[in-house]
Amino acid sequence: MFSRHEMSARSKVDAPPPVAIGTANFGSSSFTLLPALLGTIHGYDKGEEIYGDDEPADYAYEVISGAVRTCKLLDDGRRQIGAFHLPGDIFGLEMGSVHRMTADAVVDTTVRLVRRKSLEEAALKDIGVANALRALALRDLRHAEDHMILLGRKTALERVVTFLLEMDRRLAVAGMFELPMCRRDIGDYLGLTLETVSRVISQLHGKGVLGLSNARRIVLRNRQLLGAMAV
Amino acid sequence: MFSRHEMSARSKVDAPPPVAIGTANFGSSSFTLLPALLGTIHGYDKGEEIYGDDEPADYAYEVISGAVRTCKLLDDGRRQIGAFHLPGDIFGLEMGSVHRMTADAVVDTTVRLVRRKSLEEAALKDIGVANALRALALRDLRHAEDHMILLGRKTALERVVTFLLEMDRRLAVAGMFELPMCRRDIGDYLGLTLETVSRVISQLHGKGVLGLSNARRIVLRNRQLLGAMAV
DNA sequence: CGAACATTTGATAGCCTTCAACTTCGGTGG
DNA sequence: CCACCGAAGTTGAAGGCTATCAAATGTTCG
Repeated sequence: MFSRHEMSARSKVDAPPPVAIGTANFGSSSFTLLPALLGTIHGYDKGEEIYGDDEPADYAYEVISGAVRTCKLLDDGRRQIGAFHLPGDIFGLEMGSVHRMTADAVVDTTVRLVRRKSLEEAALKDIGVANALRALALRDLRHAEDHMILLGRKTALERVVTFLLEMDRRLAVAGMFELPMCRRDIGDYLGLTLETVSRVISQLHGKGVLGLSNARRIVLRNRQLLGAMAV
Repeated sequence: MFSRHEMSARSKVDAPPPVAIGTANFGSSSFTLLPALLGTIHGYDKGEEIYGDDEPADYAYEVISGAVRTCKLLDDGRRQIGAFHLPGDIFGLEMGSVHRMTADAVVDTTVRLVRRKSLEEAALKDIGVANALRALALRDLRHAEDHMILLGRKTALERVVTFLLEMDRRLAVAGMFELPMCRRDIGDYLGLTLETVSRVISQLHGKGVLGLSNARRIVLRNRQLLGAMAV
């Protein structure tokens, strides 16, 4: 299931040990989300679908290693990636009984599954669980709100820079990070084509604000300037 | 505070009586959100700010009459409207202690305020409140996810049609509705300019799929066709 | 009635997409 | 170990969709 290359990629993003499912921040206090609900470990190959649009939402997922994209698709194939889920992130929680996005593995990925029914039952008995689940929903909502202004109002340059700063914040180790996703995924996340993403990254590389040891391995050389470019 | 024109506009959207703050759907069951927490009524003039970005999030709001837009702004004035809130909608609930968007009245608007502290205290004691708040967050998240694919991947025509169908669903009375917001607001909601919005609406009107008794008062003449156009 | 705002419509420009070719990289097999 | 192959990435040229700039018309309200 795991090639040597993917293993080495995963060991990078694993560096900060995954947050245990069961903790979530809400305001200033912290709740125990899933005491004793450890869930099942499962692996997915690169590109494999974890769940599809309109499928029953029977599980929630915590990324242990790897990366997951959640997307919406239009009939003609246009795709919008709503979020990338990295180790420690929880995804798949829904309001209704079916998933409203598809989720698939960006690279070989290990997740922990928790039965939705268990979660809902816990949320009806344990107020800490209910509020922790609320915090997770609010965190996703906050991300979506930030992403809407990117998609609606930012230029290609601003989008890419915003993306690079997000990835830097989320997976940089020793000031460097390795992207698990390809240019097409980045484009579908940012509402751009893969070519435009490539051009902007090349342009940033040419200006020296960006170091590239290869297309996926990036070091930001001037975060302050990049922060200003992200608007 | 209320002009005659705005009053008549409000009486239109009021037609379905506002849902009492205190009810929210989650899955198949319904919870009492705020038993005995009635809140304070307050009015805002058209264009008036209800709260600003980074201001303390001391209240949550239910729209009683009128309409509210919640927006994010970039430094150079670019604006993205994340949502329009119509009678019965609840907005202003945040994860942290400050608001992360601005909210202002699209037209003269009446809201019910509930102290955030009361809500959080209730959420720590009453599991129904906690889960109802979660349902509200998940509903907003679902809307944001739907809106992301619109902003990232739909054409101008598809965006406007999607918007018209959303407004038809939310405020049509007798197959007709009156928009509370101007073309610029629609543009800032759809990631377009006001001119593009105007052009697309004119085009739809010219084709006869749309009736316009005036610029704001619209009747959809072929919802099936429009649904196909929205992708 | 007049001023301010809102909407429509036209002409032009520009950003990003599309289409295409080429290059690079990683993995496999001889 | 190296050549080959496909996937991923880069780069160029042309075109299209939407933005921008501009002006006219319509609407509201003091």
